[in-house]
Amino acid sequence: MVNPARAPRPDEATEGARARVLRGALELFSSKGFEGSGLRELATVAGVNHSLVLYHFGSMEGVWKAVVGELLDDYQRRVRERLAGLSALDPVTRLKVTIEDFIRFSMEKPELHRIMTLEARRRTERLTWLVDTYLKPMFEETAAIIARGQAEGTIRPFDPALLYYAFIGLGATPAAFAPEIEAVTGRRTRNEATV
Amino acid sequence: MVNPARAPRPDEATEGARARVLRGALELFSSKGFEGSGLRELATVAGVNHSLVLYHFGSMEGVWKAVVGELLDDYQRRVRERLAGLSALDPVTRLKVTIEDFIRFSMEKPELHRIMTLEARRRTERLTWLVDTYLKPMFEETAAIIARGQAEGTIRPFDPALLYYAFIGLGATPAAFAPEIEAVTGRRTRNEATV
DNA sequence: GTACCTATTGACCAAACGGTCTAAATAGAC
DNA sequence: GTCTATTTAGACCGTTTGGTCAATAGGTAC
Repeated sequence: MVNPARAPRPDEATEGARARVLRGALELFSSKGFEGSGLRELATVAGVNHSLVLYHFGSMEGVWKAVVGELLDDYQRRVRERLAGLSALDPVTRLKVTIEDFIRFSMEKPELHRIMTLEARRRTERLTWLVDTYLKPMFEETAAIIARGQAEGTIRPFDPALLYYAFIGLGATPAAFAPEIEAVTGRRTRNEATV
Repeated sequence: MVNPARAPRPDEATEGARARVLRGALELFSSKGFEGSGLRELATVAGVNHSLVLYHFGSMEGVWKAVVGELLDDYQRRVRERLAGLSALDPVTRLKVTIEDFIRFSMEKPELHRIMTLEARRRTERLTWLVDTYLKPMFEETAAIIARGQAEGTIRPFDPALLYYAFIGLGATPAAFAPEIEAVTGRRTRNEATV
């Protein structure tokens, strides 16, 4: 009754409400997980009425999918653009580039990896959605490169699935723990060196 | 009305209800975190009425503290016993033994490490309890060994806190990811080799 | 037998949850 | 001026949450 509604909030008006919700959700989901994050809590950290969250995203699941989806869309677009320019090259180089991009992205957005490790522990509808719409396609593209290299004899004959898993584990884990490692050593290691 | 209460449950009677709750809680907490685990859900997986959980542990927080407390008590007792028999030896050996025990314990109880990484993301009452009653004392004992070795010149002059953190990260992370790594490689590496 | 203690239960409670819905206000597009 | 999209406010709902409580059953001690 004191403060009537107004469309463009006077304070923090620079960033759209929708974007603020996404930003808050990334922070919340990566630190407390999906179940630990409340709708009204998210609304509060985004400086927004709880109804507005539902208005933009329909449900908490909608928010989650929007957060994860936006990041993964970004990553997918990046990898595909990069590989498109390299389509003529040999599978080994293409695989190296893929791995390098993956590591670089993991270091840029450590929250994504945290969310996914948080989510991977249980088979939820969210997980199957993640797998079906993102992980499986991404895996298949990479597996195809590996298979081509193996047919040529330039990549060692391992199960592509295991290889894929191996470099996800090896590549992303250090990135996820970067804050801790960074606190211990001087600075973060350049990703070129890591590759 | 059909099945009246009885003190020693006829089925699964071998294990006490309290122990069954602790076992279920370790599993739940390590996979879903504290906030993700419901009181009634825990009661169900333990095959017990939800009120009984409260009877034995007072609250969900009580369950959590009992779970991690039991494991850490175990670990502390073990380390202290081992070091007591080695009190005459030099700091370097004592530090090596401490690290070795830590790694061995991390591999035996990967759930503990998972619970702690899950918990470390936010400053809760639970976290400060953990730090004050377990982590800080344990750290100080180890830091004392390091400081002694540094005074003798047998351990390089690093900040003991950073060194401590470093071998926690390096020692426990592989153990926590053991299931995944194990799935990729043939078998788990012997901890002797890791040391 | 009865008193007592521990283990166990189911009914109950207030609060919080995600979600629906309506009313109203604002800004911009046409 | 009207229309539409965005935003706030808040009442409301059914469900689930952690937690309390009185009752009771079983075993033990006397």
